[in-house]
Amino acid sequence: MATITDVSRLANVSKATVSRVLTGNRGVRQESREAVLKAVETLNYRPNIFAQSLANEYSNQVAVVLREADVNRLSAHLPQLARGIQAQGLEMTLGFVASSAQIDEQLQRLSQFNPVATIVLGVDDDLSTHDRVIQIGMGEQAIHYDYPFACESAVRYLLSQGHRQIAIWLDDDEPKIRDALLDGYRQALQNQSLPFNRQLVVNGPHDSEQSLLELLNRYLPFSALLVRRDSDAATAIRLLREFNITVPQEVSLMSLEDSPLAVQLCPPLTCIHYPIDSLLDAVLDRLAQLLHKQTRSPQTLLRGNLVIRDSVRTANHR
Amino acid sequence: MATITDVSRLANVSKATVSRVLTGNRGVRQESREAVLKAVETLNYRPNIFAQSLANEYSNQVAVVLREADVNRLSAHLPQLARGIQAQGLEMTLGFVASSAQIDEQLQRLSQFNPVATIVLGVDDDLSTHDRVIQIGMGEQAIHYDYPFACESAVRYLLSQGHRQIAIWLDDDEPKIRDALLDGYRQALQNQSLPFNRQLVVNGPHDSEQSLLELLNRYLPFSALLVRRDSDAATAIRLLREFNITVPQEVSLMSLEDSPLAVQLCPPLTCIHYPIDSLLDAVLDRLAQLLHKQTRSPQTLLRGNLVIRDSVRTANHR
DNA sequence: CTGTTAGCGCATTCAG
DNA sequence: CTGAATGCGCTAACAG
Repeated sequence: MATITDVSRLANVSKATVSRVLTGNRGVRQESREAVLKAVETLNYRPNIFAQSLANEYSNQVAVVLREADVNRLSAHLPQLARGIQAQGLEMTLGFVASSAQIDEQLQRLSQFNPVATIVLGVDDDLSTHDRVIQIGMGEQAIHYDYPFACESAVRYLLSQGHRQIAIWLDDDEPKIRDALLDGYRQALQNQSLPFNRQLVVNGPHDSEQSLLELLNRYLPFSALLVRRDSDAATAIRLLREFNITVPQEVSLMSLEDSPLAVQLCPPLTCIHYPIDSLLDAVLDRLAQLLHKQTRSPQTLLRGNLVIRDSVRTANHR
Repeated sequence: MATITDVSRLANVSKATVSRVLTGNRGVRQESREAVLKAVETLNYRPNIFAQSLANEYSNQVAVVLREADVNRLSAHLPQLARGIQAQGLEMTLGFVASSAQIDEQLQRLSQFNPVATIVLGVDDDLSTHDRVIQIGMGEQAIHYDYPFACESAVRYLLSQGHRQIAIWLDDDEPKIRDALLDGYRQALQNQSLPFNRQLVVNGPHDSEQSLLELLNRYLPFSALLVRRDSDAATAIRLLREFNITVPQEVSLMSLEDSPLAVQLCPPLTCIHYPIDSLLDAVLDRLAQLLHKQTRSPQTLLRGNLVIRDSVRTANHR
């Protein structure tokens, strides 16, 4: 590989000038600049990032921490994220955490790369105290998704379709999100002066049939079921069918995700769309701001929209 | 951050000795070694990877190139791969390619990290010429999945269930795999002295209803359909249902993937399981061999096994 | 505007 | 077995 010295010799300038041309674009005569650029071209020179990072304070790396449970959902967007990061001249390094408990461990591991920024996706903990952290989640400075709004919208829609007994399946591995969803659920009912029935709320891990069995075992009739994940919806469709309950004829179903799976199921799911794209764009915006030392943007809040498909039917009013 | 100088001072040895203890374990007095190790501990010293990589020829990075189309399938296993790599004291850097055409571009980009090895997943091109490349695919030295075997097994199973008109949906974006599958298909028929009917083979992109419509438009009766991807199976179930053809009552369905989606569908899919786990384990084995400069392992070939669920019924013999 | 110089932290000679 | 010295490639003062 060609080094900066090779370039400087070929361009008849000093290494410092080459460095100036390639990094801080200021204060170089046009003539010299062109000579350098030409030499760079002909030698196909690429700066050695290790030498660069060693000489500088930090590297061209952006650390990205993912919850393993979110990897499936996010992974389809990883290329998008990587491209966005590369568009800013940076590189992406991944760290995986099984649970929030491991976040510090990963952060420390990733610190060996001296990243210019750290992006944390899907971790509930508030990381505002850390420096140069961009977070999607519930933290102080995080990019927020409006879960209450999503849940309220879903319930509101089901109510508009005549449903009165609306069950909701919440997962307990993300307590803050769980609470936010429950808030939205109660809010929607309250706005219509409808009673809140604790029996219609089940907690349980994702994709677990048990949670649903628990609901069925309560012998409480419900005409609609709201779940957070499309995969939960898939589980629900399967299990309900085994109990001879068809979706949407007997029970309407809504999810708060709208992943590719939503259209693959029978019936295709009516959803409040979780806008990963937009969230990641917001992340990239923040990253750009952070690099250019602009003022910190205020808390970002994004909302989902209603996507109507076939898993909701109007309820038979009695 | 503590540097090697700090450690050397605290341990009352020279930087060289510290370096020796931490890398090449040879030729250090037990006494000195312990002093160094203790100093490392108390200072919580971590070598600066940039300085390390600069001084050395190469880095602690392993480059991993993924086809974007495979990201969804592989992503759930990315943490597994990352852990396996980290277990060998290395780090993983990702590169995404939309098509095989971009592979060289990514390889060049990743070369800036001076990776000790490059892992290429799901790219058809033969990369044997490149140095230190570990590949899952069809290349000369690649880790192979036995596609013909998988396809033959599936057809064999369907035949055993009385099916005689077995349609197959192949995708054309991976020609080598397509051909391999077709080989297996023909082989299975040949073994039973059954005729091969070109009309039962459709080509088309993944998740495209058109391919399936094409098949239906041929008005050729078939009692079973074989697809490569679970998502294709999902598409098939949905489309067939819209034509009032139920799975598995009227058409049996098999896939060659068995991803998490396979059990989420109605009916759950009978599959030949594609063993990503094992393939990645094979990759990690190769990586270990490559690091320890052992002899190159012979070509690796892995096979899938039959997973019986509910999407295949015995055919009504006429 | 530009060249010279001095490190960044580490591994690796080469003498002891 | 060990320490001093050298250089990896680059950036950032500091003088001109």
